[in-house]
Amino acid sequence: MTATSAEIREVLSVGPLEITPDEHLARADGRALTLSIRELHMLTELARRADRIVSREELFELVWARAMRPGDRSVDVYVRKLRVKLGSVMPEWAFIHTHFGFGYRLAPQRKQPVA
Amino acid sequence: MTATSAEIREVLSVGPLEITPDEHLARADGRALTLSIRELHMLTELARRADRIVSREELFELVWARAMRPGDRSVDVYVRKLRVKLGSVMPEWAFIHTHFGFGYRLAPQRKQPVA
DNA sequence: CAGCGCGTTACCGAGGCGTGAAAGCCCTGT
DNA sequence: ACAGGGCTTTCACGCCTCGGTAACGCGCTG
Repeated sequence: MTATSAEIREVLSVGPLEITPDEHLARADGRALTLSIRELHMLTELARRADRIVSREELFELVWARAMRPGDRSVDVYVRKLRVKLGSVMPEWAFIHTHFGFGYRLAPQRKQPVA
Repeated sequence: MTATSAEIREVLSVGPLEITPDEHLARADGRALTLSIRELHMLTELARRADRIVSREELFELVWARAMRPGDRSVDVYVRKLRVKLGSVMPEWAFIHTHFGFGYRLAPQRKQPVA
């Protein structure tokens, strides 16, 4: 399950996304994304739970490894940062979906027919 | 019956619908629906009684966890909201059927041959 | 045809969420 | 040690969604 040192590399494939956490690298449609540590970590945790709803609290604890203080908006901010970077590379796709009152869900899907 | 922590997840399958209450998620034909908490709750309770008629009062008490005041139209409104969202994803199907004077019944069925 | 049940839309208050930017922190190279 | 820049965190503003209610009109029932 978890990668052992540098031997077994975990590779997450979610639609046009390919994430290799052990290499601190994420690709969208083959092109490497420039993500910070936090951004990559959050994207990784979302990818591990692709197509499932992850609550703010759970997502925060996964990425920050501590309990989320009430009112903390860090998750929102980083979700946006990911949306911006993903959107700049693949504008026709929506990746992170908001589920009002519940949390977020990673699921690549086209916004509109490619015209 | 109830799910134990994150182990046993209740999954309701009704025709092309698949509802996972513990994940706050409902899928139609595989595609995730964007439902609010009330909408999801109502759909869940209807799914648990699929193909059976559920009275307004019973449905209200299941979802709102209190007695329905006479004249309350909340159930109607939310039935419509579900119909709209379900219809936008699967227009060729009818899901929630009205039983005049009795209540509602969830039963997926095609409206017309798929042409 | 008379009455009531139901479909549908509109409206409002409350709160969640998107967004931009400031401020603080850490890490780097010099 | 110092200066610079990127990353992280926090804050504030405003929009949007949701829940709940009311109102109107059609359709069904008897």
